[in-house]
Amino acid sequence: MTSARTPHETAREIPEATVARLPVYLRALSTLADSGTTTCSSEALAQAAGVNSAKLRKDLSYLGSYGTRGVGYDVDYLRYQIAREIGVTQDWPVVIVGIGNLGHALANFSGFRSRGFRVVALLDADPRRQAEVVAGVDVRPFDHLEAIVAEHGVAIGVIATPAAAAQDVADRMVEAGITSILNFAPTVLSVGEGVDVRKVDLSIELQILAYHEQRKNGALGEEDAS
Amino acid sequence: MTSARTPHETAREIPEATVARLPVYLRALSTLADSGTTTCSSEALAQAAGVNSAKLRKDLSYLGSYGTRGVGYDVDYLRYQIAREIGVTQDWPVVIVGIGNLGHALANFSGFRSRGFRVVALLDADPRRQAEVVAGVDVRPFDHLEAIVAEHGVAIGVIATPAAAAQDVADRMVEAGITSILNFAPTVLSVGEGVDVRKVDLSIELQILAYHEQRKNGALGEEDAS
DNA sequence: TAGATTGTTAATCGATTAACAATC
DNA sequence: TAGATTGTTAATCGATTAACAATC
Repeated sequence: MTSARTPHETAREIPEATVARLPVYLRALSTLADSGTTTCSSEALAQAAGVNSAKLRKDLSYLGSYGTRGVGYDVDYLRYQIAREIGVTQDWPVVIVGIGNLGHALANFSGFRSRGFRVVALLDADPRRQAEVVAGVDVRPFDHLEAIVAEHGVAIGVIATPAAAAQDVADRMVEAGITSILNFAPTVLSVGEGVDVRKVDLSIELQILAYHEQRKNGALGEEDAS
Repeated sequence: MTSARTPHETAREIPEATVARLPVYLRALSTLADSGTTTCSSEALAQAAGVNSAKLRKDLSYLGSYGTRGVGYDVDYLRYQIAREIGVTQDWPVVIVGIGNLGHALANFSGFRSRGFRVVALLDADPRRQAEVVAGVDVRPFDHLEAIVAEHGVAIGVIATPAAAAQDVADRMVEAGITSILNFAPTVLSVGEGVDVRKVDLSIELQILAYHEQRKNGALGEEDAS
């Protein structure tokens, strides 16, 4: 290291592209651990994660020096270090709003609990849905949002409503104190400073694939046919 | 333009970051059109899309010159040009494999059809699911994959199976002739050259939010407490 | 010591942004 | 013509990658 960290400095900034890959490494390490592997090289881990080893080593270098030259990485140790860096060693209460088909799928998603995320409430504005119990949690009125956020200290909200309702839901979430939103509704959300929004958009992903697919088919769609 | 395109050149390369934003612009234009707007400036469109106007103009410049200086863009005209560039003016038959909670949600997703994507088959390996009809399409055995791909000329496949099955499904898809895969299973897929894979991963998105959330909470998680 | 593999450097590449000339 | 807004330039920033010295 070229410069020692001073006590008052916050931990080194990790580039956004690296942050987005850390969960991938974490999953690859878990898979390796499950298969009984205790040590791995950057080459082996990179392959499991689907990246090249130079990128992996560069990414890990932002966290610290957790490997051993000539040997590799201890799977469990590295796994813990990455988990701690991401923050998934702690418990994250989550609220899901909009319990339609997608909300059901999300509520039942097992990867939630296994990574420190705990669904504390399922909310829906439709009274007909409020009778249901999904994945062992009962669906409650959307109006309970503020009380639930306050009670459980919820910081992360998931929006699985139709597009038309999403902005209102986001506004209410932010007002209630939520500062991170995962949005599945196909609409751009506007939120204030300090609130993070990530978007998952099926339609956009398909369109990106379609674009590349169209290119693959050579001159088929070309307008300059001679 | 500095250099004229020669007849044999394929159309200008569009940067990947731009390709990923074109569907966002397309949606924003559709929203504007629905609200009766016929002309808009780069500033207005950029705001609707959630980007800054310099980036928008730069992105559009890769497609051509579709605006009018001093005036702005014709909403319908620009919408058509972007749709054509992405490839959503044509019809894209799609197969979904894995009809659990998520598969149900995907099959019912309305944004599919509205953008030129047509679900031609729902496949599942579990015979108990093969009795079902979802969104007007009946669930068929996974073994029918090859026949369906051949019959409809399917180029795009969606994987909504558990992680353990995903690689096998991908292999079968590629062998059947599918060259674009949208993967919802939380696993890294390995596919040959020429096959595009995009990944949608709820758990990773949540972990990225958790990382930033942890930072917001100031020194709470710091190890260097004095 | 010899072989292996990390952590880091430096070069390259791609994306973003502000500014403004071109032009409606 | 005067005002508005595009399309493009060029500077800056961030991400990727190969190469290799450090070191187990």
